[in-house]
Amino acid sequence: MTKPLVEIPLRGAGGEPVDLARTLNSHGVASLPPNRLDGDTLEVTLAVGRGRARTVTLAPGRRGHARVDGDANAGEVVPILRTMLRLDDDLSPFYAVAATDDDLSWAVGGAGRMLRSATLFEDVVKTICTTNCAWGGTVRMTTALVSELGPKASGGGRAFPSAAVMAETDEAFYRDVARAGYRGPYLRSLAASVAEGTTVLEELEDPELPDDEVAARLLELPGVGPYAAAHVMTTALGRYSRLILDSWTRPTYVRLAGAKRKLADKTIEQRFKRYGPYAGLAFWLYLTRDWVE
DNA sequence: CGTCCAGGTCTAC
DNA sequence: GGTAGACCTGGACGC
Repeated sequence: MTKPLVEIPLRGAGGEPVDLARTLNSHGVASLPPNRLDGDTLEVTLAVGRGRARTVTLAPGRRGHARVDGDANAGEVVPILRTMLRLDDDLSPFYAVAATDDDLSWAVGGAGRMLRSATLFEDVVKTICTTNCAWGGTVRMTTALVSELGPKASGGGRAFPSAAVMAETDEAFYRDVARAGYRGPYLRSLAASVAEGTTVLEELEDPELPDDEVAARLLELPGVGPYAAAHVMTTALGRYSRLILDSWTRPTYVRLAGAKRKLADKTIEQRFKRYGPYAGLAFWLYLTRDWVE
């Protein structure tokens, strides 16, 4: 085996372990372009500025490390990969509670890190593309955005397009190529707002902002409602107070909990109340326990 | 062929 | 503040 470009220690900010396979397979959006997921290996093409892109792979390395391979400078891709793996997050407070819950104690080995995209813009766009459509539609829309608009890497892969490029792309592309339907204008106006600086999504990364404020600002974005706000907060912003309640999570919870009929959202929320700010993470892990192994 | 709905959101009451 | 109806798309159904 050739020498890796670099190896990244799989430890969270609190020294807690990070399960790479669990992180890469943490939620559906993680498998959308420009990510290509194969078990415990992620190939991703990343924008590295000035319209350039690099394709790298992230895979198990020497014990407790992820190895990065690819034709890139470590300095331009490692910070992005660390962000995607949320290595600066500290999940140890969550694990302290999970350890006392028979249904979730398994998670303390390093589950619960939600893979995020290189930018918050990318995660918001992808989340809008999951709304009110089957998964195939989400794949169609995001694949079109990346393969038609994304900056090219030398190997032919493409990264997620910038807000500027998405904003200057005409509506016909969203309608006829991405076939985004009524979401097209949402995506285009979001891109324009981000590109011109009217919307600064990175402000939502401010840990001083309370969850309610972050949720309120997300809800102001075109095409973002309660589901999408909770999804972005949980999978991208590391804010887990809200449960992602949708047409997949509701019946899945009912099935796993062994309930005889559907449950009210409030009933489900009650089950995870003990997790406080980590309720949404506990809920998600409860639902996705069988996703790996 | 029509209806329903999929990891919802928006607008108008 | 809560609740209908409309909304693009495409695949799964029932007739």
